[in-house]
Amino acid sequence: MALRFYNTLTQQSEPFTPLHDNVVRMYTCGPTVYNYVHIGNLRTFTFQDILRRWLQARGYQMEHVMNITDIEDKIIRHAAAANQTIYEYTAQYTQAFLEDTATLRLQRPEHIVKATDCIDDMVSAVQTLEKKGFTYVSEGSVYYRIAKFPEYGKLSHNDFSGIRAGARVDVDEYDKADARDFVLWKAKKDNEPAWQTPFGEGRPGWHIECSVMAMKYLGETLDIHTGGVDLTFPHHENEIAQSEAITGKPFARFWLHAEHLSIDAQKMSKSVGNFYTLRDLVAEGHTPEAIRYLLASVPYRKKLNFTFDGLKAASTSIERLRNYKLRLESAKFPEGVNAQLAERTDAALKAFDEGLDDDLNTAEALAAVFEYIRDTNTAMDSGEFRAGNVAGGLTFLARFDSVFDVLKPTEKTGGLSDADIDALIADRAAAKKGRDFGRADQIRKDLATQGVILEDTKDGVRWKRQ
RNA sequence: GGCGCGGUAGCCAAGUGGUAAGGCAGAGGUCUGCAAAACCUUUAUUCGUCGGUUCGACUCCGAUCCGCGCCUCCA
Repeated sequence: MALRFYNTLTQQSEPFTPLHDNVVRMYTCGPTVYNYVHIGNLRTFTFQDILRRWLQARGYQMEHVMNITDIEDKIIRHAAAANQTIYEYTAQYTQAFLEDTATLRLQRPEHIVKATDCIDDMVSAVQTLEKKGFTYVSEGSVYYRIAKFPEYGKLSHNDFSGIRAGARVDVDEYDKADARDFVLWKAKKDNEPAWQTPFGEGRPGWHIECSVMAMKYLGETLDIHTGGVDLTFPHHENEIAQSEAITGKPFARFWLHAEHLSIDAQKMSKSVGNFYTLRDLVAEGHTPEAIRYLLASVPYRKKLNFTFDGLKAASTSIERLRNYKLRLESAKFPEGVNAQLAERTDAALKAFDEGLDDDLNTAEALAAVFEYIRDTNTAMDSGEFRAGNVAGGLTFLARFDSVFDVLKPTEKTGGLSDADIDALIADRAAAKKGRDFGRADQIRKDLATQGVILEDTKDGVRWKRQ
């Protein structure tokens, strides 16, 4: 079966091919930079990383845009409290976001765009909507009239036909014509940051930035639009309403939504004290690879229950994978090729590919990897694994790691150099030869305390950093 | 109330009409100077519950219980 994704729009799994050539035009709702991103945000961003890596593995080129929301209520509030401009305030968290995603080995989208860099484009978009009669003004703010867009609700599968156009509904302080109408342009209040525009001083509503940036860089119809499930309504619904009102064309062909992450089966919240950022976890000694593995190993449409037991299990699984790779690279195997084993390797690789082709079923892909590892480890023990089978194994691991990217340990600063380690290993070998096991064990122990693990194999000593 | 997701071994989790993948943890064993790594065996007569369809259901249908998300800019 070919590559296919579950499309929120149609509520079905559909075969995927890009609209134009070999290029996938994809848009991702990025962070609002008022704080460090938390592990739940990163679940969604990790899903997007797996998605783009798999599309590339399948031969597509990415044209991927992610926005940075750097003008918004919370930002304004926090910046004011910190006595900073919104630019100063958001710069630090934008930087932190880029660092965190790099730590988690997330590929950078081709375009990362700040909302405040696209104000003019947003103003034009609102003007276009105005011209087409989709807007009205209330208390200086410009609103989108959803009654003008009959398809409203098609993404979230909500039926809004019961809401009568023109019915007067008072919601909070805003005087909207219809409860579902949303703001395109907010009139300036107090000392809020604002831009001078034909509709007066103000700032953009949240939804317009995504419509504008997506179309600016990717054209009127995107191949894929992604985000967390909570964005389905109203954010993505509103993006569709805006974009399709402007162009008259479908905004995005595929909508992919990542399910949420919970902590110990509870919603993450600061008051419960189970609110984790990547920085928190790394500071506690958890590796970025283990976190990445855990976030990636549960298929993206399934709720992910984050636990420290799970994180430990992820770490152990990575160890097993690395040990296997080390064995493949360092052990000596008899000459020749085991053709049957080579065939099974191909079959495992195929199963891996098919797992990911099936709406990024990472659990199935991983199962294929581990089945292959057990199979070939057994063959190595019995001598059936030949030198000619090494390349196939390495190819499979490379394929796996091009998507999961967990095999290479994160560099730790300081510590022993490779030469130091080799010298100590030589000392230990000499001690062992003289049957001085006490000294040999001591060296191994000392190295272990510095994070270097020695393993004696029949082909000699091998070592790895923890 | 509306829309959506889910309940599979101690934990995570795949499967979605033909008789329960995989990972972690646990138990026993092989190998080893010791350790590590690796391998083998073992851990769900059963897939929330109750009915129904079928030669056959975790998988389809109906009902029901439970958990969760969205429905005011939360990924």
